[in-house]
Amino acid sequence: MKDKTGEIATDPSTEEKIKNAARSIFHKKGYAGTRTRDIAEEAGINLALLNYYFRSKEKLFSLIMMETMQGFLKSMTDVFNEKDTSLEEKIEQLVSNYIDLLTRHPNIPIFILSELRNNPEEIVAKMKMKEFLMGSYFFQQMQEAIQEKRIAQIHPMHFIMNILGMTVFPFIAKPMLATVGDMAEEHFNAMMQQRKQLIPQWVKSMLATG
Amino acid sequence: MKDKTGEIATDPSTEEKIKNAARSIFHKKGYAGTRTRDIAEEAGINLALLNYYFRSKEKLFSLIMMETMQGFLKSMTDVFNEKDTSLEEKIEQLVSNYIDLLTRHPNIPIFILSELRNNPEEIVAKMKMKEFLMGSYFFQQMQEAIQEKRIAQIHPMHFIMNILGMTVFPFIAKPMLATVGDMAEEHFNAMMQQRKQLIPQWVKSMLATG
DNA sequence: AATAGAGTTAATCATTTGATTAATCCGTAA
DNA sequence: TTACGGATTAATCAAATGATTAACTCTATT
Repeated sequence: MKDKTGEIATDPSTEEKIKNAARSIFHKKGYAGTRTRDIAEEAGINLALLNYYFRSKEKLFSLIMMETMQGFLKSMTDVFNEKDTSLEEKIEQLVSNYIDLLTRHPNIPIFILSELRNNPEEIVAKMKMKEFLMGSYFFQQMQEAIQEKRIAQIHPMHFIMNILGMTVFPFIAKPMLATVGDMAEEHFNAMMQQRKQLIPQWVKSMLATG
Repeated sequence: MKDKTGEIATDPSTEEKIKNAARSIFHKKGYAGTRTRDIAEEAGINLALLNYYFRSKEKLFSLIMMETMQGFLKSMTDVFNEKDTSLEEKIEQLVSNYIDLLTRHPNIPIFILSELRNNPEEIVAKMKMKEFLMGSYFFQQMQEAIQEKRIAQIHPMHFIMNILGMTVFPFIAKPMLATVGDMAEEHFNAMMQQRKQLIPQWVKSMLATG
């Protein structure tokens, strides 16, 4: 069934072509807004092949959703359980990772969050996000810093909201901000690069506030 | 055609019932995810009436979209051109207005932003968002403060991203954050109420950073 | 060369869904 | 009372859409 060419650069297998097309269109238009015919056309394959390889639109979508969320969480995973970095260093890396990822794939956040509003618990649970975040070394470091009064006495979730809000929100709101702010793609991206430096500074000044 | 009862509290007109149902469902499921039959059912009316009053799904959607965006922008409009308030006071009011609005209608941000990704320029242009924001007294105050070096020498758009990011993002990411952080609705809302105080403080400490 | 089986295609099916139609209901004005 | 017209409904239409089928192609194995 599958075309397992684990070899040198070759044409993507049919399965890969379908997945790539599906990823691209699902990310742009969401589940309900995507027609399987569009995926087939973009992949350059016959519509029946989509069902031949993936059984149904929904199965294909679930696959893309899971892969997308894993990719999105990887930027956190990679950072949060590193033992040898300080809280400040983790924040820097997290922000930097996300800005790089979202500059390449700006549709991911709206895709995830707008699909999540339909079936929240199931997907989130499957990703074991709670266990991951609350059990991370980052979270532990943060709670220690709070207890030792090295940072403001505020629920850690507030800071997580702030870091993600300042980092991710601009990409979500890009269609609006770009028009409002008269920003071309390049200008927007340049601004996001600046924010790699700025956000950690801001967060630091915030953590001190109390 | 219309039922113009400008009088005392009465049953909503059929037109209103349809609009209310449409608003609720469009906000939750988006344009593509909404079926006109669902709107009719929720409104308790015959499907044909929807087209009788609003011609088409798309016309009805455009109406809801425009009203929603106007409502969303009103929280800004009300604040940004007030002559007698300082920059700090404006930020406080803006944050407070948005947290109140989004606590009542948490679906609005994802709705607007996920629909905006499909037809960005048209809608945004029609709302004259650029003219509004860039021409606002708030923006002018901010530029003055920068020139007089009372706040950090950074593009004002960065701060707008931060204020909106910290205020709006938690509502967008609520399905994820609530699960991750083990938060019930009440707990989440209480946290948002705290943020009415916290965000202006944080922004202040940010504005000083430079 | 013959065969088997995965890969691929055009055609078709069944359901969903936005929209329309024709008939009926109902309040109001002549 | 009647007649008009807006409001409402059940039935239906036509297009879109997810999925399946049956035939055909191509490659590899014997």
